[in-house]
Amino acid sequence: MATQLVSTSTNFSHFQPLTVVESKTNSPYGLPIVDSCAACKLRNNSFFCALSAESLRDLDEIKHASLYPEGALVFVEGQAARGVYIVCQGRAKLMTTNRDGKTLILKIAQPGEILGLHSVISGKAHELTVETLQPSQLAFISREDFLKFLKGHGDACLHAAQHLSRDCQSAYDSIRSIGLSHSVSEKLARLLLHWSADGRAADGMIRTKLALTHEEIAQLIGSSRETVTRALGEFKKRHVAELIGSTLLVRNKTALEGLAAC
Amino acid sequence: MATQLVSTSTNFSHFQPLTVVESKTNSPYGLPIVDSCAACKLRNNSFFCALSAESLRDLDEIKHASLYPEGALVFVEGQAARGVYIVCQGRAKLMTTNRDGKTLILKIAQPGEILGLHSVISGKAHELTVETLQPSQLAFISREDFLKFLKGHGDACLHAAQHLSRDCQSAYDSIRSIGLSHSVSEKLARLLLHWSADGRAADGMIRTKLALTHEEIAQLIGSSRETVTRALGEFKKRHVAELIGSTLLVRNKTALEGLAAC
DNA sequence: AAACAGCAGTGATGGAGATCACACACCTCT
DNA sequence: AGAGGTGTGTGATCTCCATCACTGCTGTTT
Repeated sequence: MATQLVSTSTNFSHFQPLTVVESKTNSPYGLPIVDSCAACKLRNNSFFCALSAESLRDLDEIKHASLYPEGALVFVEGQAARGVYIVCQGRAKLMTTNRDGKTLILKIAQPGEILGLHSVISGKAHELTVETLQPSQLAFISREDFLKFLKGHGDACLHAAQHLSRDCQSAYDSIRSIGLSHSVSEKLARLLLHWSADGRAADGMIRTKLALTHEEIAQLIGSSRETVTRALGEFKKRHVAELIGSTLLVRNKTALEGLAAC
Repeated sequence: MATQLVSTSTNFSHFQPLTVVESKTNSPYGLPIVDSCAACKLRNNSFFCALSAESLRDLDEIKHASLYPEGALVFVEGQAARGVYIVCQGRAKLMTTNRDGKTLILKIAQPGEILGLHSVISGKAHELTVETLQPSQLAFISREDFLKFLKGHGDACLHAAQHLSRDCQSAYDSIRSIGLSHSVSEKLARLLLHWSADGRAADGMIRTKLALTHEEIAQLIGSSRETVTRALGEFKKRHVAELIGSTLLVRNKTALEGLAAC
């Protein structure tokens, strides 16, 4: 299996990341490189990381790890699906774009998730654009190899189905959030609650790390940047929640829940 | 395999349909009853209908056909997933509801589609409510039987994954439509175009059968009944499209596309 | 027939939020 | 230091659409 370093790609510069440097020992972008799933220290039991030892070994055979800088486009809406990408480290945003440039972020992919699974399985073009939010390591598996792998490994196929069902659920959540709420504050409150779910609590307050701009938050809830700024200002004034640098601080969770429900 | 006739359930009357009458020869609700997938005249090559002969035979063993009247609730949001339902005949709307009663229709399920697949595979409660739009025949398969079936039949598992990926795609379409359009006319135009895709064309116009109220259309695009009425009135005045009884008549497809794009 | 329910058409009104237009704070370059 | 870029804070408008409040129009029930 090869570990590749993908060249820096600023927005929209090029779609197919190309191999630039072979690197097994160095650590560009400050990331530890992981070559083998079986030996991976970062393995969590989410999704594909939790396969049988045998399947994991076979998976190692067909995957190729690549490193991406922040802001790299992994694949783009409308592009034919060459294969799937497993997020080993880092985070990436899945988004879709309008003709007049308005974009909507559907989800922030975390380590362990697969990107491009639906397109590869359905055989259609990508419906989403994926852009890294941090320097990230992704493992690429070509469409043919992956489909062959699924056919040969029943457990992996079920895992894939489970992963897809999760994707469906999160998509339905988005639809409910975007389509069924009256105000922007409501959607924003729901989003902050969702994030604070995996944060650390301390003396009644919850802290969560997240590095997103107001613009990106707006794209997550289908609103405008200014409105998000105003709503966050309101939350801060009322001592409900606050964004300090890149950490979210929830001061009053129940009040936030009240705002999310109404 | 048993064919059951489910009692009439008006909205919200009861959640778990109960067996009322055994009927193999009669045809309640004016539906022809189909007992065996292998002998089914209505079989199309979508999704689960297109399985290998062997899988289809085994599927016949574990499924139970039921008849539902119009407006029957097949399952409800929040309910534990007992199993999946394959739509043999009829149509059903998949919807999600707000706390204050506002509902959003995500999709109209057609024959050949499976309902409740994600919930059964992920093991979580149903995220959607399903209500029949017409007298319908659904084939029920319990969760345990279905999961056992998937594990034993690789082709079926891949089919399930494909079905899920389709669901994802349609969910993403909904998100894009709801979240990224500026006006209601735009969303409505897109919806009408989508419907007219499987309609019959004749002297420049396209006719499609669909029996939905303005209210339901509003719930499909996340708008209000009055606004839909007004937008449709505008389309009619401009000779773009028209709703006559239960048929959609698209007079000027290019104009409609223009409205959908802008 | 009368009474009723469900649906469609229409006007008036209010408000939430998109949009435009700034000012300001903070980076990183040269 | 200055210049440029990126992200944030705020005010002023303006428009679209949800909502309310009717009037009809069907078909069904009694």
